[in-house]
Amino acid sequence: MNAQVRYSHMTALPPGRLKSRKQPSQARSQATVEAIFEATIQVLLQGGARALTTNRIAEKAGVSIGTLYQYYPGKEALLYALVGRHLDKASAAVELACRAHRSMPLADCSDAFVNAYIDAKIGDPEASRALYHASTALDMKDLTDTTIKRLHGAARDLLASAQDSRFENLDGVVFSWVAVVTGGTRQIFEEDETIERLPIFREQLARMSRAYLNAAKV
Amino acid sequence: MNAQVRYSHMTALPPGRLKSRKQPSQARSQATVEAIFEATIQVLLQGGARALTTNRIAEKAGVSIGTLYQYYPGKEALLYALVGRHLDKASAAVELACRAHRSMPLADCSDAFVNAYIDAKIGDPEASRALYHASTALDMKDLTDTTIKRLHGAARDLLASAQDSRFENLDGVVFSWVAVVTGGTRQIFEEDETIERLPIFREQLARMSRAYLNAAKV
Amino acid sequence: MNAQVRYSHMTALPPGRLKSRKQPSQARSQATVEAIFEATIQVLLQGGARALTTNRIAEKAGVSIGTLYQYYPGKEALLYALVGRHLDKASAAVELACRAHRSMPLADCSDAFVNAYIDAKIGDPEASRALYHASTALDMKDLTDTTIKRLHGAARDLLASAQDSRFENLDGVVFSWVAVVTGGTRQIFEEDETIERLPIFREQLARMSRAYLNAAKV
Amino acid sequence: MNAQVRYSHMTALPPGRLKSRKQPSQARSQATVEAIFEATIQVLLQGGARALTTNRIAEKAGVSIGTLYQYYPGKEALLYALVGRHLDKASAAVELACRAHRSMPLADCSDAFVNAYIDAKIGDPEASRALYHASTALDMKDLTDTTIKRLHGAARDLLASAQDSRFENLDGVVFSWVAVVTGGTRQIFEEDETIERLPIFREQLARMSRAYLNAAKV
DNA sequence: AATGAATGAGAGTTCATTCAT
DNA sequence: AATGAATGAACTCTCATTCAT
Repeated sequence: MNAQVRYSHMTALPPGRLKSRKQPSQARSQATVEAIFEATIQVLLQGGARALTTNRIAEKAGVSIGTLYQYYPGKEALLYALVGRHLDKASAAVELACRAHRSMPLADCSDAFVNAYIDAKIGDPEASRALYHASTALDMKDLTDTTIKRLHGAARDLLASAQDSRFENLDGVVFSWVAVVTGGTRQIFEEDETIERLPIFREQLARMSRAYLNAAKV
Repeated sequence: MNAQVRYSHMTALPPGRLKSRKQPSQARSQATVEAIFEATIQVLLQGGARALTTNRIAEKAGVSIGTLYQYYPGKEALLYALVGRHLDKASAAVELACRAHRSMPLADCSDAFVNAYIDAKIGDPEASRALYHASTALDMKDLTDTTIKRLHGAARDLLASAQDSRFENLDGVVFSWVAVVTGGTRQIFEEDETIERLPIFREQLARMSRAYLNAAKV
Repeated sequence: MNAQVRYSHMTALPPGRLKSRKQPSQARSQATVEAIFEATIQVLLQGGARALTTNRIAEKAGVSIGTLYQYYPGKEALLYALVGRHLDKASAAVELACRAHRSMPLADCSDAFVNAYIDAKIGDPEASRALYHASTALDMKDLTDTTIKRLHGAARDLLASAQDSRFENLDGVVFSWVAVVTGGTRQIFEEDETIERLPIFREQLARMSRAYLNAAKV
Repeated sequence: MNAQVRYSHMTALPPGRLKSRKQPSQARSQATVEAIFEATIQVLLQGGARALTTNRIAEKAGVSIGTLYQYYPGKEALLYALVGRHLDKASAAVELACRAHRSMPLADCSDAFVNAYIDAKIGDPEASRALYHASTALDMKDLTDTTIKRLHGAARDLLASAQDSRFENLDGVVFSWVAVVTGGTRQIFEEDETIERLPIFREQLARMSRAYLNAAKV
C-alpha cells in the first residue's frame, strides 16, 4: 500500500444518497472518521453483520450517534465509504504493480498480479475479513463492479504487454483469471486459519497462474 | 446431480436452535415446505438479503406466517435447511463424480471435479445465485465448513488415485485447488451475465486446473 | 373431601362464553376431561402461566388440539371449569364441616373451619399451587367471589350457632377471619417449602383463630 | 411511608435480563420513567394483566415504544422495577416502624407492625391493587422472597425486643403472623370495596394480632 | 368423534434516524 | 459542532382457534 494511492482514484460514483456529508478536512474530523471506520470493523469482527448497528458503532468509536450522522447520512453511506476506500486501495495497489511490471516476462507478470492482490488484502487483514463478511449486507454492486473492472483493466494491460506472449481470447482469460484470484483469496479469508494458510495458498495460486497463463497463450 | 443423492448424506448437525420443527411426512406438508423454499429463493433474488423477511416469504409461498413457523423455528433455521440442502446436493454430486473417475488420468480427474462442481451449481442456478448472496447474512459457518471438508476429501481421494501422478504437498494442492474452484465459481455467480459467461469460465477453469495439477505433481 | 360433594353445588354461573361444550357423560369422555385437567395442572406447575398454551395442554393430555376444543370452547373456559371445580370442592368441604360443627363450643368451631379449609387445599396440593399461580391469568373474579361468599356464609352460620358466643359485629369478624384464613393459606402455598411449613402454620392459624374469636365475642 | 426510605435499600438484585437499562439522571428522563410507571399501573387497573402490553403502556405514558425500551429491556424488567420499588417502599416502612417500637409493650409492637404494613399498602392503593393483580404474571419470586424475608426480620426483632414477652417458637410465630398479615391484606385488596372495608379489617387484624401474640407468648 | 395443518391478529422488540438542547 | 433522548416503522414470532379430512 502506498501514500500516493488516494481515494480519488475511485471511479464509481456514490449514488447520491450514499454520498458522505462533509469532507473531513481538519485533523480532528479525520480522526473522527478514522475512529468510526475502525469501530465499524471492530464491531463487524466481534459480532458479525447482525451486531452492526449505528449506535454500537458510535459508542465504540467514542462519539455520539449524532456526530456519526454529521459525517455520513446513514449506515449504508458509512459502509459504502469504508468498503469503497478498502477496495480502492486494493485496486490502486494492483494497478500500480501492473504498471510497474509491464513488458516483463509472463511469469513475472503473473506473480506481480497475484502478489499485489494478496498483499493488498493482507495489508489490513482485519478489515479484509470484516468487509468480506459484511459486503452482502449492503447493495454494493457498483463498488465491486468497479473494482472488478479496474482489476480487469490492469490485468488486461499487463498480459497484453507481456514479453513473448499473445492470447487468443484475452478477455476470457483475463476474466477467468481475475475471478479465480479474487474468488480464491476471498475463500481463504472467509475460512478459519486465514493467516496460517495464506502462505501456502499464495504459493500455489502463483504456480497455478503461471501454469495457466502459459497454457493459455498461443 | 443425481436422484440417488439424498439429503441424509449431510453430516453437519443443526445446532439446536436451527433444527427444523417437523419433517413434512404428508404430501400436503411436503408441498408446503417446497413452496416455502421456492419462495425464499424468489424473495432473495428479487430483493436481496434486505428484503428477506419471514412474512414476505410466507406471503410469496401462499401460506400463512404461522405455517412457516410450524416447520421452522425461525428465519435462520429455514435458511439453514435451505442452504444445507443445496450444499449437500452439490457436495454429494461432486463426491459421486470423484468416485466415478478414480484411477483415471490426471486430466480426466481434473475435468471431472471442475465439471461436477459447476454442474451442481448450474443445476439450480437461481438457488445458487440467491444463496450465495444470502449465505453471509447468517452464521452458517458449520455448513460451509462441512461442505469444504467434503470437497477436500473428495478432491484428495481423486488426486491420490490419479494415474501416473503423485503430489509432494497433496494437502496444500487440494486446499488451494478447491478454494480456487469454489471461490472462482462463486465470483461468477455473483456477477452479472452469469449464464452468458459461464461456458467460457468453465473452459478456462478446466484448462487452469489441468495446467496447475500437471505443474504441481512431482 | 367427600363423594357427596358434587360440582352442581357451584352457584356461580359461567358467563356464557365460558360454558363447557358437552357434559362428559360417557366414561371415555370423563377420562379425556380428567386427562386435560391433569395436563393443565402439570403444565402450570412445570412452566408457569407463561407456558400454559392450549396446544401444550393437548399434547401433554395425549389428545389432539381439536379434541380439546370439542370439550371446551376455549382456553378460558377450560381454566374456568378447572378452577371452578377446585374451588367448589373446597367450599363444599368447608360448608360440610361447618354444618357438622354447629352449636359446638367456639374453640371447636374455630378449629373446624380452619382445618376444613386447609385440608381442602392439602387434598390436592399440586392443583392448589398450580391454580393459585394461574388464577390471575384469567378474569375469574366471579368464581373467587362466589367462593368467598360461600365461605362467609358457612363461617357466619357457624359462629352464630356457637355455644356461649355472641358477636357484636359478626359481619366484620367473619369477613376479616375468612380473609386471614384464606389469604394466609394462599401465602403459604405460594412460598417454597409449602409442605414442610404447613403443619406449623396450621397450628398457629388455629391458635390465632381461637384467640381472635374469643377476644371478639361480647 | 417516608422520604428517607430509598430504593437502594432493596436487597434483591435483578437477575441480569431484568436489569434496567439506564438510570434516569436528567430531569426529563425521570419524568419519563415516572410516566411509564404510572401508565403501567393505570393499564393494569383498567384492563388487568391481559391488557398489559408494552405498546399500550407507552401510549398511555405518552412516549414512544422505543423510549420505553431505552429504559427497560422488556416488559418483565419494567414490571420488575415497578414491583421492586413498591415492595421496597413497603418493606422499608415496616422496618422503620419496627425499629421505632422496639422494647415497647407487646400490644404496641403488634399494632405498630400491622398498621405500618397496611399504611404502606394504603399509601398508594392503586399501585397496590394493580401490582397484586399483576405480580403472578411474572416470575418475581426473588422479589417477594426478599420482601418476606425483610418482613420476617423486622417482625422477629420487634417481637424479641417486646416488653415482658418471650416466645417459645419465635420463628413459627413470626412466620405465621407475617403470612396472615400479608395474605389477609392482599385478600382485601383483591376484593371489591377495598377502601370501604379496610378500616374494619385493619381494626380486626390488629385485634387478632394482639390476641394471637398474647396467646403465643410463654 | 377425532385429528392436526393451517390461520392471522397481535404481541414484544430493534434500530436507523431525527432534532431540541 | 456535538449530544443523546426520543421516535416509530418494520420485523420476528406466538398461540388461540378453525375446519377440511
